[in-house]
Amino acid sequence: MNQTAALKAAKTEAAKAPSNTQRAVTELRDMIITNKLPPGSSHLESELAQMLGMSRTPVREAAIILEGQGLVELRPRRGIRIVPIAAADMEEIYAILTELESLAAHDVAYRGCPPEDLAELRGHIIEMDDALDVDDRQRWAAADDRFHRKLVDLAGNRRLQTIVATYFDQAHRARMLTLYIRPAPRDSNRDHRALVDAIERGDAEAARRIHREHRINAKRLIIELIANYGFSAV
Amino acid sequence: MNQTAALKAAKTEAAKAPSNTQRAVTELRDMIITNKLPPGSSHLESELAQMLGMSRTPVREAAIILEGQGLVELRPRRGIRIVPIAAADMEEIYAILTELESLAAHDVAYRGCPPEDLAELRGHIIEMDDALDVDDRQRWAAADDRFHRKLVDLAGNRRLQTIVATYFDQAHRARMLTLYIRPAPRDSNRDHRALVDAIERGDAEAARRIHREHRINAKRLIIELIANYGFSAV
DNA sequence: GATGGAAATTACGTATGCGTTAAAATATGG
DNA sequence: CCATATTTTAACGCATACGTAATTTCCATC
Repeated sequence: MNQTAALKAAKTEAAKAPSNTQRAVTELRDMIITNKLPPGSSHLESELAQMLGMSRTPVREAAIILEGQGLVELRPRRGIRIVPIAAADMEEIYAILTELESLAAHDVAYRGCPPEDLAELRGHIIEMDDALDVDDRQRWAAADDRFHRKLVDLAGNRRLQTIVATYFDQAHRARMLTLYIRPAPRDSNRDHRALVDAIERGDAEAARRIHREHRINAKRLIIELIANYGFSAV
Repeated sequence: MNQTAALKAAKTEAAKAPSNTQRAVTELRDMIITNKLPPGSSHLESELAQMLGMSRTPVREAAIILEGQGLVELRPRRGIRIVPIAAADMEEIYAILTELESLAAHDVAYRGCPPEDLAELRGHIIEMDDALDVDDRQRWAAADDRFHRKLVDLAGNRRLQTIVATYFDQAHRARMLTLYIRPAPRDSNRDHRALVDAIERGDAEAARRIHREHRINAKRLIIELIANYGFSAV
């Protein structure tokens, strides 16, 4: 095995050097969903290029991708705008997430779910409980994210995963903003347990209904918080 | 008013000169959803650039956008691949459309719908009937498209419109392929009338249920056709 | 003929350059 | 002092150039 081959093998394991465009997408998205790039702010392509240490080309391509995911808005000559978080947007996003995650819940229950996956779901719930016990909300939110993602993954619909991931990212920003002003999300964990139980006994309609109600409540809460605390006008 | 200003005014009315990127998106999408670019075929950036009379840059940007819409796949050094139509994909797409259009139907009925919009919906149904009377399936399909789009537009959820439009485009390709081998879609028109009636009397749950069933039937039909006639392996 | 490796090809990823034109700044007239 | 016309500025859209790395071609060897 020559050196090139060795390098190639190493890279195959180490995820083979992402392109600048891909790097730009990842880094920008992280900065957006953690609100490091403030909602509503604008940034010239050249600024971002300099910040990321690359030329405008990959930044433009990344911006196009992120625009497709609803995280930025390309406004010629006025910069790349980080789309602001408004209550009205959360209405739209949660309506979609409610519907699609409930579909996922239904399908998982309907098709059945291997024990190890059920165990993983329960594991995330336990992690959420533990996190709440020490009031570590970041950890709770991370485990909640994983639970929702796992649920959708189990439905086995690739496109569903993509859409939900996209809108989950958008909702993420609002959830991070409201994480510390919301009441402790004990109800949430209760709902999740009920959902997993329904999945386990293969009750597809119950799974759909439970998760739908969970989502509707989550929506109501976050809309109230956003509306009252007025993160909207950025 | 000098000549430049006159030109500018003319352009403002005439949709102000789309960018090459935008033009590439539109033209490529048209060619894809009408199957002029065969599902499964691959095309180098330079080929498409030459075909569209522009450089690679805007073609690349268009390809990125179309990839976000699930119409192409970017495979470095192997060209831009027109994603093939497989029965499994239609399963995914119709599952999503079923869910989101039903949500739209519910919301429209729930929020109420001005008479002129109801009239427009009914107009599309009449057009579909007329088209079927003379067995003009292209015209039927076009009116059906407009009906579905209008329904979703009335729900007033911008993101919902985007998603449904995206997946509708993907489904469009399969529908065009199967248009002439399917039985005459009389049932479809009947379902649509029932839906509009439910919307008119504000029965949100009925609207959701009627449209969901409509979609489930449409899904079953198209999956059968695709599976039996084997458009899948391209 | 099959196999493996070196050389050639070439498509892409990205940097760069430039003309266009929108936006900002400035000047002009009311 | 405000509104409109003019100049200036500079961000973007796109073309182009080029190095890199993947693919293909071509050989040598079995």
